[in-house]
Amino acid sequence: MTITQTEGRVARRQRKNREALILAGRAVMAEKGIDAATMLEVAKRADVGAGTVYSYFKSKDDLAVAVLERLMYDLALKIEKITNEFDDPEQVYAFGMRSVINAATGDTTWKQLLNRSEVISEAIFRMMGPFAIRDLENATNMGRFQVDDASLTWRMSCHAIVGLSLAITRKEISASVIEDAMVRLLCMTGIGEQQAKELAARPYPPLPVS
Amino acid sequence: MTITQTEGRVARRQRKNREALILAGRAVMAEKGIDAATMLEVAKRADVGAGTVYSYFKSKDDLAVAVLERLMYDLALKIEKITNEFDDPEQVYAFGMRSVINAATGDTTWKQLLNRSEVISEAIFRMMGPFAIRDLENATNMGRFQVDDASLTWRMSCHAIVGLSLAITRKEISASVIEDAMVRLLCMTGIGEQQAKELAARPYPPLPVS
DNA sequence: GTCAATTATGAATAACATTCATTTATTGAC
DNA sequence: GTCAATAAATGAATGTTATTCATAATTGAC
Repeated sequence: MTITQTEGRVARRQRKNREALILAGRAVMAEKGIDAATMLEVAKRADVGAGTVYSYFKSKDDLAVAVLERLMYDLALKIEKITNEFDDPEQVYAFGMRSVINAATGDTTWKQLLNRSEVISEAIFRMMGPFAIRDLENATNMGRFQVDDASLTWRMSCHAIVGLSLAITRKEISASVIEDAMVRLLCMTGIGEQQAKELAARPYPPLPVS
Repeated sequence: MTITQTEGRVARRQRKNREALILAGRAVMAEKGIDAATMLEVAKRADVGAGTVYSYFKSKDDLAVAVLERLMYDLALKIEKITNEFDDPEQVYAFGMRSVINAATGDTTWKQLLNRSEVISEAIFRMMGPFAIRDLENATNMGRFQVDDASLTWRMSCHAIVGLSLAITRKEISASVIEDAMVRLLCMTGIGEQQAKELAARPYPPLPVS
């Protein structure tokens, strides 16, 4: 996976501030959530003027999408590092799913960013092209689905996980159902309940710390 | 299913305005979406002062939840009318799922209310108690799950459908996948892919018009 | 150094959600 | 019917904040 890097002065200058803004946005949003985070504080944190944020991001939502996309991207990198050693596509898929569940239900920064469906949907969309799809293609065989189906299933699963996470955060349901939730989500791929349970029960290596 | 009706002067007066506000909120939000809808316009539409809205709803989000809850409730009533004639719990579940998918992906009012995960989550939560759970309990047998599991699965499915709907609205995926999405969601219950496909393919009666 | 193009700035704007002191309506007791 | 008490409704005022835009600073090419 490579990031397209436009060369030249403009791009280099932009990339620097863009990075700082994404990090600042992540920090502020992690502390207060998307809604309570103000663009002014993000700007301050990144050491730029208020208006500068808007030369990099169309709107606050656009910034939030970039932040969430970055979270996903970082997680995807970590996952990839490990799953490269797997050769079983089912295990890859299951491990990816578990990692997403863990992040969404356990990590404060993630949880703070899960209250806007549109932001989530857009972030997933942006991730689909460069990265996620490829691994999903490999995992496609497990349910004998087409590629479109795999990305659809993955996308629906992510939104389902958001619902799971919100319910747990609000103590509407107990965190003990996470294990079971994973089984259900694996069932979505079309493998049977038995296999889903086995996949969910397998131990997986811990993610590398960034 | 019965709605608790508190008697007396207060409740009676309140119910009138509350109803008007929910309807007004639904109208305005259907036209502009939650974000662009203003509390002032909702108040005007309901023929009350700006402050009055806040004696019925804690916040704009709270109003949005009430509106979405009402949408769900109305749909649930329609579904119940038909499914009373079914005796096969699997069919009940499948029909309910298809109805929710149709609403979320096809109805403008619904689509406008699906951009805030927290609102959706809270609305689902409020619906769970009085109504949905009971039918889900009946449907529980199909996958040999416990009640908690059934409500968990249902909740995750609803959020998944939101993701589906958003992606279709943004033209990120084609509406032709809806059929397939339903199969995947049915798979979540633990029935096999075969049975899920059969259930999804069955013709169902149209919902009664309100 | 000069220049044109690009980027950064932050004060100003406009839009709303929300509050609250005040007014109005409703109630049951007498 | 009158009245005091209570509940509701009101809408102008407040405060916050996303966003804009005229101006200033910075850049690399020459």
